[in-house]
Amino acid sequence: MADMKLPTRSEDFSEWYNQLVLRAELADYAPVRGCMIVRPYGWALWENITAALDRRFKATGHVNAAFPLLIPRSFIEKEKSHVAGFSPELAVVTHGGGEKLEEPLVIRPTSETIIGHAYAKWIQSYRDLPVLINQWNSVVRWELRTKLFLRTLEFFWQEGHTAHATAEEAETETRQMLDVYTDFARNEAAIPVIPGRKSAAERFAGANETYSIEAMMGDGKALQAGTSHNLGQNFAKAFEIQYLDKGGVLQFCWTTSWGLSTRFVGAIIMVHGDDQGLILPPRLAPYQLAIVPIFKTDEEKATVLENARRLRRELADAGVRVKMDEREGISPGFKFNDWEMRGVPLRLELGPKDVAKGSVVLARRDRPGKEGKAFVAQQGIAAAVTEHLAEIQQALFDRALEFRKSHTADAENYEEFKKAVESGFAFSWWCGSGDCEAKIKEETRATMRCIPIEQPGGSGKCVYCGNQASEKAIFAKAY
RNA sequence: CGGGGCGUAGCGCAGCCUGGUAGCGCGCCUGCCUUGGGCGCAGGAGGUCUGGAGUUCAAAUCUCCACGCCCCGACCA
Repeated sequence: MADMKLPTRSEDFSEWYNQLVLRAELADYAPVRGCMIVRPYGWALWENITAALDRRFKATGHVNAAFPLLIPRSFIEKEKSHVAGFSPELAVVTHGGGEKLEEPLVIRPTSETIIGHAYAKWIQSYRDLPVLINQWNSVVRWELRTKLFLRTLEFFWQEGHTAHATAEEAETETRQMLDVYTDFARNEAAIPVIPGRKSAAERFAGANETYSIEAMMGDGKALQAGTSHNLGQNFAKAFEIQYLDKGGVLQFCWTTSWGLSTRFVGAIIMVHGDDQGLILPPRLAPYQLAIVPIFKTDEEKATVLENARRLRRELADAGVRVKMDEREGISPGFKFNDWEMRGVPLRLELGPKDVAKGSVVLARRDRPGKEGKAFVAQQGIAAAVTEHLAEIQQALFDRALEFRKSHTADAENYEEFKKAVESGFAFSWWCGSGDCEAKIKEETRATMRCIPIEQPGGSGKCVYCGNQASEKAIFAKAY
C-alpha cells in the first residue's frame, strides 16, 4: 500500500474502481487471465445478496436445485440463435482421463439447454406445470475484456428456469422476476434501477423478450444489473419439452429464465462509493457497524474494552452485524480510514471520555468528517443504531436517485441526445427501428439500455430519424 | 482480435539510454514509545530482476523469441 489514497473518481474512475476492489479486499486477480478470487469480505457481501434474493425466490414459489457444469456440445447447438450467441465465448473440454473425448463438452455459459433436456424428461402433463427451479452456481464465458466483478471469465450467479402451460403464464413469470429484481435492488442495495424491455439487438440469445434492470453508475454509465427472459417456445421446441393438456392434446411448454450475478457487487461499488472508498448499503453490508476502542493506559484499555464488548453484545443481540476492531498497535485514525475505505456504514468510537459520560460517538459513512459524527447515549444504543442504519439506507437510495435524475436528459433532438450520453442517460422517443439503434451506437457509442416499463404516455418523434414513435427509451454508454 | 502500456522484494516503483552482479518508499518481523483522523524511533528479514536463446571477459541493462498482466476499442451478465 505505497499510496494511502485512492485515485479520485473524477480523475480516473476505472482506476479508482480497480484499486478499491483490491484494497478493500473484496477480490483479487487469479492466475488465469480474467478470473477472479472472491475474498472473504467480498463473498460476505455476495452472501447477503444471495440471501436477500433467495428469500424472494422462495416467497414466489421457487425451489433450488443443482445441474451439472459440463454440457454436451450438441446441446448448445440445438437452439439456433442460442448457439449463434454463445459459440464465440465457450470454453470447451476436449480431453478427459487422458483420452480425447468422442464429443467435446462445453463448460456451461448458462444452463437453458441442460435444464431443457431435464424438463423434457420430467414434464408429461399439465399437472406437472409450472416447474419453478432456480440454481446458484458459476458459469464460464470467454470474454475478451474483463474487469473484476463486472465481467470475469467465470462468474457466480443464480439462474432461474421455469416452464409453463401458457404464453400468458410465462410472460407473467418473466415480469414477476423483473419485479423481484427491482424490489431487491431498490430496497436491499439502495440502487434506483429502471426496469424495462430490451431491444431485439440487445436480447438474450434464444429469447423472445428480454427485460432488465438498468442502473446508473457514479460516472454516468449504465450497468445491466439483472435480466429476465421470456423464452417463448424456442427452447421447448429445441428440447421437446411437451405436456398433454386437459383435452389430451400434446403442447409445447413456454419457458423463462432469469439471472443476477456477482456483477451486482460491482454495481454497489460504483453506485455508492466515494473518493474515500466503498459505501455499503446497511442491509447488505457484511459489517453494519465497526467499533473502534480508544485508550492510552492499561487501565483505560481495560475499562474501554470492557465497555466496548458489552456494547457489541447488546448490538449483536439486537441483530446488528458488528465488527469489533481490537487490532493492537494501530492508531484509531488509521482504523477510521480503514473502515471508511471498506464501506462500513456506521462506526462507533469509544474512548475513556465516552465511557465516563456513558455515551459513544457514532460516525456515519455517508456523511464524511465531523458533520456525520454524533454523541449518542449508551442507554438505548441498539435502537439508535438501528435507526441510523435505516436512515443511511434511505439516504443512499435518495442520493443515487438524485444523481441519476440530474444525469438524465429528456433529449428531444439528436444534438441534445449526443450531449446527454456524454455524461449520463438520454431518455428519448425511439421509433423502435434497429437501424436507428445501430446508427446511434455507431455514432455515439451509446446503446439502447431499455424501454422503461414506466412510460410517459402519448407519442413523439424518434430522436434519430424523426418518425413517429410511441415509446421512450433509455440510451447510454454502458459497461 | 486491433491499438497502447508494463513485467525488478508482499505492494508501488527507480536502476536499463551510456553493460561491471540491485536500490527506494510502503508493508512485514523485534523492541521501545504512542493511540480522539492514515504516530515516531531503532534494529531486522525478504529478490532465480517473467521465461528462453543470443552477443560479451561480464547482462536487470544490448538483440531475438515466447509468455503474462493492465488500459483503450469491437463483443458481452
